[in-house]
Amino acid sequence: MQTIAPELAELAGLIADPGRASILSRLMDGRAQTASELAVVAGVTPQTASWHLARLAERALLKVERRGPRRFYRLATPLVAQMLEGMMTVAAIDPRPSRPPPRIDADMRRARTCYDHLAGELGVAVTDAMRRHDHLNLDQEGGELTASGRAFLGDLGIDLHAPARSRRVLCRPCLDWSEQRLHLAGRAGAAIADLALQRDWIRRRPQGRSVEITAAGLVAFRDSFGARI
Amino acid sequence: MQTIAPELAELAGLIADPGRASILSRLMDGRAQTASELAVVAGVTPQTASWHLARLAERALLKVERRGPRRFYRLATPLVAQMLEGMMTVAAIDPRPSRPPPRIDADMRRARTCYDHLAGELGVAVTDAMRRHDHLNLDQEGGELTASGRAFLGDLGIDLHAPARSRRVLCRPCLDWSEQRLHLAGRAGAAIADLALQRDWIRRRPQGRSVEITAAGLVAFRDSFGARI
DNA sequence: TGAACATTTCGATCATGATCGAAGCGTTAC
DNA sequence: GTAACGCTTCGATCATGATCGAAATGTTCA
Repeated sequence: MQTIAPELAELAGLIADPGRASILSRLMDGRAQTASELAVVAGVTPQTASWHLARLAERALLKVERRGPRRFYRLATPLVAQMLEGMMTVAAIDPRPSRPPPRIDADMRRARTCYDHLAGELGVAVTDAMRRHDHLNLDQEGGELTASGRAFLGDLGIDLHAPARSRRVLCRPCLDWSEQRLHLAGRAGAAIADLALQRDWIRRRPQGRSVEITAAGLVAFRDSFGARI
Repeated sequence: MQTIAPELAELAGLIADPGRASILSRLMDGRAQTASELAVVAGVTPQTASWHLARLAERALLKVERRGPRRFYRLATPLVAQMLEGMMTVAAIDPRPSRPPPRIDADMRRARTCYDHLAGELGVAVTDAMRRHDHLNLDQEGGELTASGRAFLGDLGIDLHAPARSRRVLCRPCLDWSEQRLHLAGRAGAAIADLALQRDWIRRRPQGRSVEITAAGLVAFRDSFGARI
């Protein structure tokens, strides 16, 4: 009579440690970081971080690449990222009256990457603007670009053709944990984030996974997307 | 510099206890159960179960209704169910060569409810059949019934009109943790499960959330849906 | 009203897992 | 070849959380 409950508990146990949760959350920006960087993130010694990382890698939540003496760790799969996002969405809801809601870092709320696409107020604003302009249909059920949306993104220089054999969906609804509303994920969402980085509309910060919206970005998101941020 | 990581860890910690994981997994069938029933599920004394349930209810993972001396607990929201499903999907993947893959109970694998819709081989077979007959488009991106699909389900006696003010999506892709493939969720998926229960095609078991496919069900799924199970 | 049943609360106990110091291993540059 | 850096492994320690016995509370029925 084997159910999935023991495996569920084990998986949750891996995430339940605050140090490991910090690591996983940090790596939600899709980047890889070294073991010693992640030790700082987790607030523990390198040896403790090493032990945590080994457990996460063993269980295929993280994957590791070695470059010289350095180990770079990143989230193993988009499925893991999606799972974590789902947990964060529930985690951000705290109905206990005796506790204030989690005070979310303002930078994280304003703009961050969620694995490979935009999230926070920025992600939601861009998504909403595209919907308002009938470039995008997106709801909990799913999402699709309209013809005008394809043209719009094409004009921005985004190539929407799927890489060969890609099973990656073009538009996926992703429930934003800080806004508790949908933002655009999938290939289209990732392409927009890539573009924004290339155009220097947003900049990654050296620490954390919030991103900075540049002055040029504010203009571009307003003028090109019609997004008020 | 507050991130969501502490809340994520706390939430995961609630799920990480094997007894609590068993409770949550059991309640994934959408039904409510009493505290003493859930104590048996968790394999602990009633007082320990009471303490676990209080913690889950406090954190709004479960909600409780009192009827006389009995307390009935159920999953608090579909969002919680969705989160758990996402975790189960990752939990069912164990890449460690030193460990056999989780041996999933055969009844659970064959047919079970995933909150309010069909899952396991049955759920996937019904979904695949509907896709084969062009009644349903469903992929990771999302899903929709075709015109023939609407007619098909209408002929079966399913009313697809949304209840007033329902924000419930009609078709949602749900990645089945035992099959690692998509089955149909959303209002349509739930309606099919309801119908199957009403028609006695499937029967809930007194223990657990696997469902039994009746002989009539086998015929109906084959003849009406074209699903081989 | 008392008994039976369901459930909750409290406190002491114990097991588990995270921690860091110490030591060792691997890589690279000089 | 050696030193510096990055990372891992091991063992002892300690804090935390799950556990159950005991007791109490709430509901229903005869």
